[in-house]
Amino acid sequence: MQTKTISALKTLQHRLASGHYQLGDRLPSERSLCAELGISRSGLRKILSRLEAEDMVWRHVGKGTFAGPRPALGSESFRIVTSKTNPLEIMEARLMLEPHIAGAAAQRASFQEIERLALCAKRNHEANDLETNEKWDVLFHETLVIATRNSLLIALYGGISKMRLSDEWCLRKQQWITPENWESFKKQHAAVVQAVRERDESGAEKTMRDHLISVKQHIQSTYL
Amino acid sequence: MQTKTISALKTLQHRLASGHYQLGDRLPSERSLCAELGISRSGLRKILSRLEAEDMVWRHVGKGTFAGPRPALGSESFRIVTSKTNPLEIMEARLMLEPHIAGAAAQRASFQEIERLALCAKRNHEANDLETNEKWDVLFHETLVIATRNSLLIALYGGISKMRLSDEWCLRKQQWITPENWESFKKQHAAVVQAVRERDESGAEKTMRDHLISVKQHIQSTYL
DNA sequence: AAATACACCAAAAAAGTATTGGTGTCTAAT
DNA sequence: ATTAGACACCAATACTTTTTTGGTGTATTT
Repeated sequence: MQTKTISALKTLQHRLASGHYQLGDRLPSERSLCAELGISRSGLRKILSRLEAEDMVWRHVGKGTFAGPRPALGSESFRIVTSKTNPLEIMEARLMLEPHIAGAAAQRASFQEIERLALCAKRNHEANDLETNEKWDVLFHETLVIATRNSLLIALYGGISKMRLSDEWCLRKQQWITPENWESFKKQHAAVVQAVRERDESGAEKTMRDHLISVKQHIQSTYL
Repeated sequence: MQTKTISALKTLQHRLASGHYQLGDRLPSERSLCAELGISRSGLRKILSRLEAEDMVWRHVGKGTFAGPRPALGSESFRIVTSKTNPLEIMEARLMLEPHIAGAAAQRASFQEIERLALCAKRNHEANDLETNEKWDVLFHETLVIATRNSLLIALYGGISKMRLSDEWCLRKQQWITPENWESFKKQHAAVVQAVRERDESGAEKTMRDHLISVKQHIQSTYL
């Protein structure tokens, strides 16, 4: 490297370290930066590539160059997440959310929603094929989250529901679903409905957790 | 109603029932529909209002008129949710997710991520104005969720983060933030970092829950 | 050789245009 | 006096165009 490019590198490193460019800030465009620093664009790009490799900056076509490590958040739409996630991740997220959701629903569900829960559970284990079974199961859990009256939770859970209707999920489900656990799921759903009907918050939370743990274990067994 | 408008109503009803306009289809715009049916726009709008009340169609400015009932879940983008939700809903959702997230992060965070956590906490209570304070706080919690290595959780939490950068949230925060609880938050953040550093899963979970409950209580106090 | 200048590309944002349903006002008809 | 129609205007959304951005290759210069 030349002395000029080296000094430009040091200038940028200093700006990043000192907070002149704060974490998440957008740096000037390459074309204006190289003019400001008095070096060529190709030279600047070598510097930026190095800084990017060190996680000091991250870049994206059309967006620009930003201080700090590449964010994995918000930039990704659900469409992209679908390809990255897997059933175990989904179950981890559901285990975090749904027991609490069931608890809140037990307190706030309307009579109509409780009846709808019971209907979904009924249709679910009446189903003959896997597709309609999953459809009613998803609707069961969606009804539950709607009953929480929390619009943010409803929106968040919408993301999970989409995952569960993806091909990957359905393929997996074919592998672990059996007549025996089909029966046990039926009982678990009924237990949740019963707890919600009795306004038993902790009961709803527990039965839901048991149900999800049971599902998770069956999924894990297919990965062995 | 006039005979013309009545016959137009029947025409539309027939088209909806027969499947000429299938469920979810977009109907022609009002301006072209009223021309086609030979009635005035005001007349057509009365018909459409009636059909909408009967859940035969649903309408939205800028989009158009669609056959069938208005879709409820998943169709709503986060921008719409922003206007519907409120700080208490956000805190309810965070209380469901984040303690578990902290626990998972304690197990899986890289050394680099732990250092970033500490940095965010430091910058957070060094901040002079509310905006940069919130920025570092959001980044703190985002780093935590990234450390879980669960791409679905990361995507879901992105929704919460967006809410926290909305105007409504910042206005509210101005009301309940004081030098005293600013200090206590500082200690709580430090406790979370410490627990994660020691790989103390249940400790991270508990300290995070304590922190969020504390925040929630301060928010609730402003609603009284 | 290595750094530079240059031209071009595709991704993304930003800006501008067009269309949509929503609303009110005024007129004419009955 | 009430009602239907014509019209103008609005805000939300979609669609189109332009501009900017990082990415890439190729001569040219040094």
